[in-house]
Amino acid sequence: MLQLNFIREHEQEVVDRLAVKNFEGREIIRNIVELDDKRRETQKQLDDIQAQSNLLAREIGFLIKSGKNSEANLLKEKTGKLKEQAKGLEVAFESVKKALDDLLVRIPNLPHSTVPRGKSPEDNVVVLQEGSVVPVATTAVPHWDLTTRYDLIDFITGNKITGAGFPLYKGKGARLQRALINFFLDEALRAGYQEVQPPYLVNAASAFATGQLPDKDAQMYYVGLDDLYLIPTAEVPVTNIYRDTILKIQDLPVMNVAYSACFRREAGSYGKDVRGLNRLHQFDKVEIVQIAHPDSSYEILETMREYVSGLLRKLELPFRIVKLCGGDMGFTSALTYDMEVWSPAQARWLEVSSISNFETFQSNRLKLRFKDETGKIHLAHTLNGSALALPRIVAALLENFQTPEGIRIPEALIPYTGFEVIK
RNA sequence: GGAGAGAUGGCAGAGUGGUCGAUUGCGGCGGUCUUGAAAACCGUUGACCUGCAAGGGUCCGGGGGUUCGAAUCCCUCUCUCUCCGCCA
Repeated sequence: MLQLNFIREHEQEVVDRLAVKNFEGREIIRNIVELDDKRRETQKQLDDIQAQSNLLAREIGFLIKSGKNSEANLLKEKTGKLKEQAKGLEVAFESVKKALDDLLVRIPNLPHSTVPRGKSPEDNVVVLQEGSVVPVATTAVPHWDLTTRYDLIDFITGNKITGAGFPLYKGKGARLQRALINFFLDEALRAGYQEVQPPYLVNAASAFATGQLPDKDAQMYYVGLDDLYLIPTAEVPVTNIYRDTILKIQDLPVMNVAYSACFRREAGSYGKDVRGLNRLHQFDKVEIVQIAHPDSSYEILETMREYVSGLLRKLELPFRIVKLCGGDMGFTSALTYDMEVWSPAQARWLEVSSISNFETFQSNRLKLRFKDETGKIHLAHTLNGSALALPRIVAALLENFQTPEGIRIPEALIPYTGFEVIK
């Protein structure tokens, strides 16, 4: 959520920057400023009445104590009138505030000044590409055939147990999953992240604070009986650890890493997008989250990008880094890099990580702040990234390292799998 | 799931209708003393809205009510603890 004061003071700039995200905001921003004017005015009136009432109540107290009951009763009549006025103003205040909030939550985050303009993924900017990308016409077997050939993943049985998008990992397939999770967690630990294990269900307040509500509620599984949501990413519970907190400046940056299963409804997805491991309803992911000082958050974003690049290098996968254009960016993000690995059998890039700086957009909802050296309180910046999402990594490993003798396991992973090849 | 108790500032813990945003202790911060530290002593120490400021307003788990006035009384929800039941 954008900060009201910033909107008030930079109305034109806000409108212009929203345009980069293809969000036409002139009218709604004007509306917000006007509603806020109204809100302030109403609150001033309400405060004045409250101040008068407080004063009178105090006087009445003194009068009653000194036995001057008739004088006290006279003042009581006055307060009665004030009360009526206050009631009317309160109703007005609440309705203005609600209207204001309803508009405010619909405004996406402002893109960073370096975010390229654009409407669709074609307008994204490739900032780096590494590794050998085998051209389209090869004999590469798609991962969904390899998983069957080597009995790694049973999509059919997963379908029987739950439904499409809930695969059953078996044998070396299951062990490869576990190896990757441990590898990613260990690497993050080495990089200075603190490991946490969050709940997989969150309440509405948490989902709202990180921006999943009210914008993307159709994406989350909802447990109505208990009014809880299954997490679409560990970002939600991990970031919410710090909801309603004021950190000490010396605690920054906070670095957390968490493994979790992730649950996404993915309503409306179809075709090649959901084939095999491309898009699942349940998948595993290791997520890194940082809470940073505003002055260093973009530096930290680069270190996170470099960190994830390092993981992909250790896995020996061809990958590229894409800077998202305004139109392809998420609602809450100010700047996002997507990390994509090459799928030789599908001849396309698969997104395995999305690394974003949310600046104060989440922390404003989270009320996540820090106290500077002078004791002043500011909103912190939040950042996160996948490090990494498993299914497409598995797909890329299988497709890139397939040989006539089986699937080769990259060097760095062998200590974790305990096997060097899948035959 | 049943019975009882409770929810107050970073923590502990007072406060049961009137100047209480809240006694006190610990912790934190600043200072005196010290070569330095500890101890001791002195001072200071919540957040939010509004205002140039002075100031004003709100907040004692959430919501509602009684009252001129609520941390304090009433209703309700949530959560925590203890005991019982069930259980990985």
